Amino acid sequence: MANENKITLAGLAKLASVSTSTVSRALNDNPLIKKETRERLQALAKEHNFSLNRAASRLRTQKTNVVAVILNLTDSTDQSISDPFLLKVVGDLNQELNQMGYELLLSNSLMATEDWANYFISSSRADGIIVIGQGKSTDNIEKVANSGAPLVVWGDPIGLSNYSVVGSNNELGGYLATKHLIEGACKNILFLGDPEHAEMSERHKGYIRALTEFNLDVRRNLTLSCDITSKAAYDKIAAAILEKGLFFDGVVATSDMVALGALKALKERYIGIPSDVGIVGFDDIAMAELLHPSLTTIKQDTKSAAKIMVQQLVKQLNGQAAQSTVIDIELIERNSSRTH
Amino acid sequence: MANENKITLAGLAKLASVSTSTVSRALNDNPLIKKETRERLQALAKEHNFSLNRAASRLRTQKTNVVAVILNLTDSTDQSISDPFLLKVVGDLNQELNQMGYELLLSNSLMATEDWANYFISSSRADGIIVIGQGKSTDNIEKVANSGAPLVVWGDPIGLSNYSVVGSNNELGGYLATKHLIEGACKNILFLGDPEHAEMSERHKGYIRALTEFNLDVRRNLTLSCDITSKAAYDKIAAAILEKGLFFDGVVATSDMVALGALKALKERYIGIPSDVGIVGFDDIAMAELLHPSLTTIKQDTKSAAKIMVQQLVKQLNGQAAQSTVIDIELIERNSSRTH
DNA sequence: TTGAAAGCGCTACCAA
DNA sequence: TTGGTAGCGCTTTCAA
Repeated sequence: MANENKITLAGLAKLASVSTSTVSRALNDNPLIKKETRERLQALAKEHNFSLNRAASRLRTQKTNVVAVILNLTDSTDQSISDPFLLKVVGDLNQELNQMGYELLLSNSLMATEDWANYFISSSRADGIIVIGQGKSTDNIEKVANSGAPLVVWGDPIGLSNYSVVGSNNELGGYLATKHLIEGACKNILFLGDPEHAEMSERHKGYIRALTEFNLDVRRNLTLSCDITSKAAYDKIAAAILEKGLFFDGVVATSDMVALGALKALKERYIGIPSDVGIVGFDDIAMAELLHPSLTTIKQDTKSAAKIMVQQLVKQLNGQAAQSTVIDIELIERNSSRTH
Repeated sequence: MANENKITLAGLAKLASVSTSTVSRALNDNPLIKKETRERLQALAKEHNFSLNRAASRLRTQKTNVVAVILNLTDSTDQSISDPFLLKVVGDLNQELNQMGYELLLSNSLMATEDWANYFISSSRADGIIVIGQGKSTDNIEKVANSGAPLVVWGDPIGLSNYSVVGSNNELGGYLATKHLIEGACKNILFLGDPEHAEMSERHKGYIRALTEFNLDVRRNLTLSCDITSKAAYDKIAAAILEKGLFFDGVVATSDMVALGALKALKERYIGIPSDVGIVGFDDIAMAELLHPSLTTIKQDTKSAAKIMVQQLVKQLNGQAAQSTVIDIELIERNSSRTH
């Protein structure tokens, strides 16, 4: 079925009685080659099922047309690997990279080496790196940045960094979520999430800003630190209620998955949503509108984010400087919170 | 910050006053080289931040150590791209591939070319291909199989195929889901899903088998054909009820996301779950146990599946034949169905 | 508009 | 246990 020996560019050249230069140019659509010749050779290549050997052309051109995408996981729990939001970002990046002629090499921070620039760039595995999530420590990311490798990070674009960060306006998101609950007459609003995380800490700042602005007592700290998984949120809420009763009437969750965990813990205790407790999530994953009650949340526009991340990376691949970019967020009002 | 010119293996050899052969062997941990020499050279490489150029070694060895993973999407809706189950499979494959020394090149079926073997294998982009999902047509997959390229497919392992398929026992899953509802006293059980899909059609067979076995009337066909997305399921259920009222008391959903859409449509109409209608999903995505009520479902063991898929692929990469494998499934009883 | 030829950086055969 | 060296398949400079 398969042809005997894989044909090479040289073989194709012989078949067509032209030089390898000509075939190479023709297959790369180089306008130097007469259009007829180009088309003839392209047809011949297709006929013989020939594809350029990328290993060879990468070696020769010193360019891979591959981008490494690193899921920067905080811990190794299954849950965080499969957060639909992160995976959605990967999917959108894949689309966008393909469109720009790049392939996506998927990786995660649990890999053996910590020297990402060396592993991916020096070794010619990829031309650039996109890191999804700043995690709790940005050491590895900074190492890449210092190496000068093309790099874009999905994270918090507000804080200072010497590399290009694309991310939502997390502070504003936290603020809007909290304000929305306050305007729905919530008085004791819980912040549920991990303030050590760069992005989450910004959301927390927004939460504090809203409380302050509306003269709610900030000192009674209703911040419940918890990992960014549904399970952790579920456990935290359950434990908190067991210990202190229902001491809150609103929850600002740091992600939709966290909100989901909280929602379950509350519903199991027959606490009315939103009548007793209003909840706002963050991300707007597909599931948010399908929950019952549907989840009010802060939507992150992953499509635009992916487009901009790729743009910023391509800029660097072309030797230009890249900036950090703030992506607009939007409050999506649904049924898990009272309207005002 | 970065060293002037990127150092090569030859440069390193000169520095160490040994031959390039020795350095190459040392860095590849070849036991031919004396242990001391090996360690000395590895240390030197680390010190100079040297990584082997993969483009070069791939060209030389004709091996990439890369596996292309193709998400075989049925349509281009955002929803199906972001089905948490598919993405979970990708995540598990990534872990497993890394462990075996392979990298994961992520792709999807929306790419320009349809000749996957040519694009990935002939071009030396990857050594093998894993396709996630058989979709409605297996034409592209069969083309790869016929080319002789190493290939493993996540799909329905029961039906005949001339390539290695790894997948759950879908027929049994459909059967168990249906039986469970029947034993919970459901009399009119809806099958919600797309029977054109290879995997879904097996689940449908299991559904029919259970109905038959328990003497329920199979002729009154309660199969509601619907795309594998929450949105589609939601719309279908809503439309069906509008037209015919609540003519069913059980739903076998073809995936958890489909179950989620059905759940929402029912709850919005104040239909009790499981008192009025019992629901069983398929997949056991993370969210299933966090829904309210938590979702009874057929668990697919993606961890084992990923391990076996990689094993079967590696077999082929080593020139051995690979088989299809059936992964065990398990009914996870939760609160969306009545217990018996 | 096309061709000749050098060489990208590595590996593995053969020799020592 | 180590070294010399050919060559993987392509691109691109220089020449025609």
